[in-house]
Amino acid sequence: MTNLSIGELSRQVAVKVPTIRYYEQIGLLPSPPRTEGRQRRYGAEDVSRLSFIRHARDLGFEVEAIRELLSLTAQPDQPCEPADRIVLRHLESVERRIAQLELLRTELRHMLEDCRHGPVRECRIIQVLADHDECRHEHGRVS
Amino acid sequence: MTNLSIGELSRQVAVKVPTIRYYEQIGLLPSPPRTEGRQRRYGAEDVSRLSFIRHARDLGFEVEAIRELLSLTAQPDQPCEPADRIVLRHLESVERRIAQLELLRTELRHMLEDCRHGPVRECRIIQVLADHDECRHEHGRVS
DNA sequence: CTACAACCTCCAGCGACTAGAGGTTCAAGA
DNA sequence: TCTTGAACCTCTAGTCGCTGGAGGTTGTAG
Repeated sequence: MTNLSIGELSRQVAVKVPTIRYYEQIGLLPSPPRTEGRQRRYGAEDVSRLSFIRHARDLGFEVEAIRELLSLTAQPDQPCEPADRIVLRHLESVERRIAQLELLRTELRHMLEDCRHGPVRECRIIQVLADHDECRHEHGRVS
Repeated sequence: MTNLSIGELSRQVAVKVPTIRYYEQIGLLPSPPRTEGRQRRYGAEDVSRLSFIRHARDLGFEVEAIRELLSLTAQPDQPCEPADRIVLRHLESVERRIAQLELLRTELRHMLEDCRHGPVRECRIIQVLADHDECRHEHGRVS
């Protein structure tokens, strides 16, 4: 549980070794103590913190949002509204992305339906791309 | 229509000037002729090609896929099945991303519903992140 | 004591742009 | 014809969140 090498921590939390070093570099994880030979040694606290980070990344939170969430956990008496707001903001961005991707899906399906499988010259797919006015919907860039 | 400067082309097609130079650099656009002072001059063919690229990017196609689609337009007698396959592959990836984002949306909504708006100590959002076993679903990384 | 797996640091690369520095050219108005 | 200044040029570096490799060092099991 304590005094884990970086490889052991990596296996426990399912985060790759270079990623752990990267998180330390950008200040998401504290610099752990080292052995005499300068190898990192981690404790239970690091396991929790890295798990938190991993779960948040799995949920698609950006590193900056995770940084804010982590700083909230250090203030357990403060109200949790800031956490609420971070999650809501993320939810809204997920919903925007879903909406955009659904528009995209519709367009791509139409393109495939319209294709008559002849030569490229007659291909609706290519024509739609070449002349965008033929398509059915407007849509913004997908992030 | 012909002999456009890069800025005029940019306005016509709604692609930023540095992006046009970038497309030239990676070989999506051919190197255009230059004035004596080494400024780029574009013709109608470039307008079409860049429009094609922009529409395909708007639909979320990767640059490599666009490269393949462009090379197909140069072979108008060949069958359009390769184009078909590229679009299908892209559609499938869009569908996978939608499915993942929908799982995410569900989880984020649950987190917000569970939050009782007390202090951080009692915040379900923070607890779920700290102890992932409490959450309802498994999900992979979002790309 | 010897192997050798695992560790270390530093740097480069991914994708698709975007921005800035520092210098040159074009074209319109005086 | 000259001047001004917007638009152009090249080159480099930064974005995000890692990931991989080179080349060298350390920890530990046998």
